[in-house]
Amino acid sequence: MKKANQKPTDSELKILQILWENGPSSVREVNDKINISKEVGYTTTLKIMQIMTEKGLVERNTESRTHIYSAAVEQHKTQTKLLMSFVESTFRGSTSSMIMQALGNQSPSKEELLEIKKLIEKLENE
Amino acid sequence: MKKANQKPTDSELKILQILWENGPSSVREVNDKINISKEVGYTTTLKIMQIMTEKGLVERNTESRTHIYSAAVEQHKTQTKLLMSFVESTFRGSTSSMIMQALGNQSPSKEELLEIKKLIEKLENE
DNA sequence: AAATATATACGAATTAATTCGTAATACAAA
DNA sequence: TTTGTATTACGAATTAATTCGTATATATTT
Repeated sequence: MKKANQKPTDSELKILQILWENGPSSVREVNDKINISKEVGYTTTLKIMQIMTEKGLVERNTESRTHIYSAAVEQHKTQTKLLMSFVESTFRGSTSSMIMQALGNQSPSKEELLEIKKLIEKLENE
Repeated sequence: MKKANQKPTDSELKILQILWENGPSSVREVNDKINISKEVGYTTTLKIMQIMTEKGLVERNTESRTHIYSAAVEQHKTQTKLLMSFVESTFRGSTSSMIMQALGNQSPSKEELLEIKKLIEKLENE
């Protein structure tokens, strides 16, 4: 299998999210989920998933007529890669100013804040 | 002036960063800064900045022959907009899991952690 | 078996962003 | 003034992503 080093595009990311959440799925299933929020033709989704297969972003089982696709890249790793590139381009590499701004805007719930604080304290003791 | 509601593209963002950092600049100055990290032709940069003018992302003073461009969108607002859309697409809208992951990966310095913790405590008391 | 429905493959049109060549113009230097 | 240099304007080529139409194959229904 080819190694998927490239960043997924927006459409590709949307498909990956669906596969991460729902596990191995057919094109039809993926397309139905996409169409909840945005109207996209079936063959459009098919085409993108075929391209993703070539890129190594997904894998497919072609044993039955309906091919079953699954994510071939890890969710966490992919998010990290995207996050780093985002912080680089939008916050000139400053993770902390990105976090400050994220907290400032739409701040998480009390429980989530507590969890983040715990993590920070753990990091401080390292 | 036209209102810039659209998200800037990657190249546009790079130019905005330069204008935010250095203040009003000529195309030559911007292109020189871009070329430190990536070779791009002068007319390429010019073209993009002209498009940005149409979109309302920058403004230009055309009094002298060398036009002087300045950012027409606020840095903080633009970052916020990009951040929200990024969290939406990459972390399914969960700011807190994005923050957790950002901290986990390349965590900020002790001072920065302290600052973030302070902000969290302030938010908790609201 | 015939008709209908569903799936994949593939090529091509469309759209958006990037890139640059070339021409026209203004300025500067010789 | 003439020559050379820097700048803008503009159109077009290139590249990448998205979108979909159509052909073909496979399965399902009548």
